[in-house]
Amino acid sequence: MPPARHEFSPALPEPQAKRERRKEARPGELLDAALALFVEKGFAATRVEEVAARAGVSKGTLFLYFASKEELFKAVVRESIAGRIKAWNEEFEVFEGDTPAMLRYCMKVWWERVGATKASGITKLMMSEARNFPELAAFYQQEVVQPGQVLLRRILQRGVDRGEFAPMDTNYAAYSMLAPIMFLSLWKHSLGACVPDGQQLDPVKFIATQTEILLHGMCVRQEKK
Amino acid sequence: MPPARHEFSPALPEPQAKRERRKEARPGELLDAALALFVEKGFAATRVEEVAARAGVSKGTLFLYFASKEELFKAVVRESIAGRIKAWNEEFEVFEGDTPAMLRYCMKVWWERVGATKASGITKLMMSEARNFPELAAFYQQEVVQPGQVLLRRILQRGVDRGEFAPMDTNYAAYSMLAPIMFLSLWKHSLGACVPDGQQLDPVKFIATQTEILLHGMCVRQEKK
Amino acid sequence: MPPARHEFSPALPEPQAKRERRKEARPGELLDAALALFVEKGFAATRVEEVAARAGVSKGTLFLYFASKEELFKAVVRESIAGRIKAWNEEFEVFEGDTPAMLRYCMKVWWERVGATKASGITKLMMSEARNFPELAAFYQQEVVQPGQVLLRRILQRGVDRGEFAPMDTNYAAYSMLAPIMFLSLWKHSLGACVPDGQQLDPVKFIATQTEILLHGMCVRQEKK
Amino acid sequence: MPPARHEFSPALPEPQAKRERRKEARPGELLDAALALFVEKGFAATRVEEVAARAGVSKGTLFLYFASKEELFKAVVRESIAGRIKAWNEEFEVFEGDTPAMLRYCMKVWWERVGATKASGITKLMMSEARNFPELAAFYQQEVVQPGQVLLRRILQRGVDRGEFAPMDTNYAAYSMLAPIMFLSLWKHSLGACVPDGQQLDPVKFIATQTEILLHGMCVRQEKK
DNA sequence: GATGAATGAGGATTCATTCAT
DNA sequence: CATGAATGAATCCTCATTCAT
Repeated sequence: MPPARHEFSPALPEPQAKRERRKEARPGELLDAALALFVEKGFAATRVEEVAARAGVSKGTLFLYFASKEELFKAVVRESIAGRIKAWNEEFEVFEGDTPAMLRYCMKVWWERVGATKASGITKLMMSEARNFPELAAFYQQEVVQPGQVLLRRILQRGVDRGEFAPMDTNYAAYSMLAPIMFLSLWKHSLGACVPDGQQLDPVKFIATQTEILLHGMCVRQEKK
Repeated sequence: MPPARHEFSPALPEPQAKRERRKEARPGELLDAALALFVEKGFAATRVEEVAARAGVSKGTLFLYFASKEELFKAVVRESIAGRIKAWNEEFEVFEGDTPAMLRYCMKVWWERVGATKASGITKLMMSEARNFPELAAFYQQEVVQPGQVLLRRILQRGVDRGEFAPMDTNYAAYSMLAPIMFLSLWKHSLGACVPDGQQLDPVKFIATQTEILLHGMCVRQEKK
Repeated sequence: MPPARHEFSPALPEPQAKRERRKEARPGELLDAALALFVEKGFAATRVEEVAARAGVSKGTLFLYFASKEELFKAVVRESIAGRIKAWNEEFEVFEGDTPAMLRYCMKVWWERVGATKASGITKLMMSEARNFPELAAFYQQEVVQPGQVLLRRILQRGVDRGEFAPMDTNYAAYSMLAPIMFLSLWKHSLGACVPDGQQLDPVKFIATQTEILLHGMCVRQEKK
Repeated sequence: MPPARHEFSPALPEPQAKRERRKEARPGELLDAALALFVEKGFAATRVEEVAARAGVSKGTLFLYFASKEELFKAVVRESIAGRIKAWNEEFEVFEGDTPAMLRYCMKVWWERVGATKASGITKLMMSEARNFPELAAFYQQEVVQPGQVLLRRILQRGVDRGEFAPMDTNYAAYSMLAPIMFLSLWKHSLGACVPDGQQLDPVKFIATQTEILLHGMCVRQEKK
């Protein structure tokens, strides 16, 4: 009979002293370790012992908090997602300024809050493991992709409504915003990690360039006449 | 010591008689089966026996052609790549017409020849397994990504040279072409395979939309006269 | 994915409860079991599972202590040898009495401490597997055969020096002492184990007879004039 | 249903031309190859494919002549033994000269006809595999060891009867003759094959030395008049 | 007869999971 | 709670044996 599972806020700043072994932080450390390793090696190729070792506990302890490797995996995905989207949505609810600025801000913020953090690994993880965990894939689709799409569509629609963007199929245009985001997440955790430093892609510049091209393509060009 | 088959019905005539002999065809069938399964489940989660079964042979036969599961994996990647890029390059060497048409053609052809075929799985495979097979990742980077980049940059540069496109950093712009391509490959083999049919993304339309947006963003505007 | 034990009686309390924990004792028990089986059946024909079963543990446990079957084999040989020779050498350093008595004692003691114990199996093992494990053979040659030879030569030389033995090539004479020892070790673990009890060779008597014949052959016979 | 097995004289000098594939020589070549490999690596560690390859035929062909690996093994042992002992016995039936000379001749001839040839490998093979093949061990015991013992005992008894040797337990004395012979066979195919050339034991000299020591030990001393 | 492709039982090894301490 | 020794199902791989050609 597995003990009750943790449930805690994802952005917890860990205020405690670092010296003593703090029990309540365990699940978080395990999730961090698991995320890193699952992203790096995939679910099947990651050994629970490695996860435990990286979290500084023994194998047995891991099973105290997670009933199985699979449950650990699900927790990793759920945990990294919970609540993020909602907070984000609210932020854009009250955005002031023109829509191109809004889109630029949206892309920039995505990079800063997701792309540049370990949360981006979840994207790679889902791409790699979706077929092996269809329920998780559905969950991810519902909790992350759909809301993200809705948010993007809303922004795009706002631009159209305000006469800033030409009319468009916002559904497909939203995918156009999503594509570079996902590409960057994937790249960073796959080939990007295997390429010599000199040839690296600068993500901030890539995001910026990509955003400008897209904006340039979508804007009505009143100013041009 | 000798394996006692059908212990209880020793004179059974074994109706299947599957022992066909097709040495030349085998490696190809195995590679196909392996590609499909590696793409679907990942390297570690795929059992060699499944690969063999899907290719219609026994476990032992697989090892007749590939020294190990890892060698099979490498062969899958190498085999799906060899020569493709070169032929493609040559095709564009002699392209006639304006550069936007060239880019549209390039994207369309990529979808038809790679994206829509099982070859697209290699992309997902590399994204998922690059960290576990760094040598393969380097090989893929060198043999596929680099040449693809070079080709795209050449096309973009042609547009700039001919006054069709505004000046740009062709390196980053090439990534902008790459992103939707990779996104589509990934999507198709991951979340896309887990989503109910109604919500599917139409790849041809996505490619077309994306291409137009990009072109719109890059073109110098003749109407701006 | 998790192994579903007792599918039909899930609440079975499993009365055996063998999960004892004796980390220190395990390697020794495994080495004993491995020695016995390797001697009896040879390295290749012995299954690790048999070794584990004879040591009263499961297959997995064996690999907790020995990285591979081969490492187990090496450990068996090394462990059975370490230190034996040195202690023996020292014993003869301080021997008092005439050399024929010394030789008789040497042979008798070899039988008691090696020949009659499971350590004699190592000799058979090395004879059988030397070609498959050249490094181990070299180790055995250096750590056992050479020192044994040196000890025997020293004893023989003492006899010659004290006028008890006729001058001789001590190197070859040492092999004459070695031959019956090895013969006995081999015999005991091979044909001797397959022969009906009535025809058994009495090892003590054989050693004694052989020693007397050798001594008789080597002694100068002052008393005979 | 296995085809009838071969049966041919062991010392066949192979008179045919070497060029054409001579069918009737096949079993012999396979037995030679099998003997060499079984002696070197042991039964379990030798692969039938290696045996076939060394004999210059395919794996399938081997099974045309021998129903199984085990049958091949038995044939190797039987074949190398058949008839040898009888011919030898007859030779000593008519020996003229004193018994010490007879023993010296016996040992020398053993080395030349067995010890120095590949037949000596059988001894090592039996020592290594006796426990795994008890029927073969019994066969070997009956066909080789017993007759050898009888022959040696007869020679020793002749010496005692003629007043050349002191009275003795001929049974144990016969083992004293056997021990160096078996030692040499074993040594040659095991540790002896793993030792640098400089440290080699000269078999002829070893046999001679050993014989003289034994004779010296057994002879009644005429000088004791 | 000879071949060698195909087979699949068997064995080494790994690793998620359990549980006594 | 935490540990890590123990377990054994699962998996890769080998190789004796079969059999269509």
